[in-house]
Amino acid sequence: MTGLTRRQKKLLDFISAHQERTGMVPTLREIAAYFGFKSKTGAVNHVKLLRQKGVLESQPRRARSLRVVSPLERFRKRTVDIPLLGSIPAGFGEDRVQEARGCVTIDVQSLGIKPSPVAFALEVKGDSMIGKHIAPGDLVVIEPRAEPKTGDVVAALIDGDSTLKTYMTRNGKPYLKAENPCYPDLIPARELVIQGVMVALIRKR
Amino acid sequence: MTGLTRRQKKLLDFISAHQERTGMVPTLREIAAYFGFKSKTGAVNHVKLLRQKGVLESQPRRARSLRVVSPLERFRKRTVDIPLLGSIPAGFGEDRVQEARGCVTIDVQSLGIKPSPVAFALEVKGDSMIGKHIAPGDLVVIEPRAEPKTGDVVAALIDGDSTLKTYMTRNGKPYLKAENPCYPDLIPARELVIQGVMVALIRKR
DNA sequence: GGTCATAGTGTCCGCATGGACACTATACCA
DNA sequence: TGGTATAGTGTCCATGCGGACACTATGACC
Repeated sequence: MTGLTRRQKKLLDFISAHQERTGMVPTLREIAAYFGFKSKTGAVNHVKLLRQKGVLESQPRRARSLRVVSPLERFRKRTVDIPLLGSIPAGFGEDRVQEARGCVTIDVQSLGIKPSPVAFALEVKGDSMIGKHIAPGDLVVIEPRAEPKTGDVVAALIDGDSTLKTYMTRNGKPYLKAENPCYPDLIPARELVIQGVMVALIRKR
Repeated sequence: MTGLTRRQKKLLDFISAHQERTGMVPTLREIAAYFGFKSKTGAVNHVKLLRQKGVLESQPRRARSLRVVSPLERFRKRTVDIPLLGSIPAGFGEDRVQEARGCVTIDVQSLGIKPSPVAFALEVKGDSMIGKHIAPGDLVVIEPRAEPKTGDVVAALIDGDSTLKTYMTRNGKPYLKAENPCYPDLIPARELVIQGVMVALIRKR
């Protein structure tokens, strides 16, 4: 990986950056133009070398077929975009994406599951789930299309607000409970709307 | 978003899938070939419609310039690939990527920072940091190029193994401590190698 | 001084690719 | 019954694009 000259590294960086920015890999001419080459062949030679060194791949005679090969390549999984919602309105429309406040992009491997298109993320407020080590400020990913099982953490609509609770059954009846001794109440689950099951959590810092 | 016919949705899915798989968007002819169209124009028309409906974008006369526009588009940030290491060897080489066990892909927004190229992820073992709500099985992202500050969680090499501790100072001297009453020891920080500062945490399920 | 790898210029070719146009078929809807 | 939107075939064109070839220049190494 360190067998690259400075120039070659610049080229690789440009290709990556261009892909991030525009969603497509640059053509040889675009590369040449960026570096001020008066001839395309400069770029061609660089790409040839980078391909020999194994950090680039391409398919012959196909437009924009370059691919940056990273050592992590073989581990990479599909990524998904999950809307980060500020709050969940009572209505259960499909199109809550409109009200997104942000977007969480993560690979399905780290997420643990492939979420359905209606999955969403929430920021945790309050410490009612601290007993399950879910802290204020954490992002939780909620999957509505999952049947809650005993012990699962679920998001429920309580007093018009989304709240996290643990799902459990007692005497065959479902209840929700907070994971904090300060809130010992058990809430009968059928009195409210369960919005989904927590499938993952992301905490920064 | 629901103004799409089944056929159009299939097309959009194929474009996304092709991009995921090969890293590049399909050409019009590749689309036509996939769906068994005998003429390219079928694909052309579909793409035209999808563009009118705002779910596709493209630049005129440029190869493979299609882009799937999602409602989350405006929120999407750059993503980074972070190697998931099984264990961290004592040696502090730059090239630990080789020993990666997996790869965590996540957007920098959710991660909180843009990690340096030497950042890595670890799976938490044991409950020594449970007081900070870091549980066994969690993935933590470690940034070596960050100066630990008081209260930060750091990864330190203790007895040849990577362990999470809280960084703190007492009488001007740095110490590490576990966040679990069962492990009350304070360890003088200068006796060991601090591998980096925890910047994020990911928990599945 | 000779050899080799990197780094470029300039030019040509062939095909892959996007795009337009004319025409057909099948629904659905008022 | 006719109009409109979707879905598709067949053909032609201009050009974007990858690739090869010949040639030059500049270092580093021995």
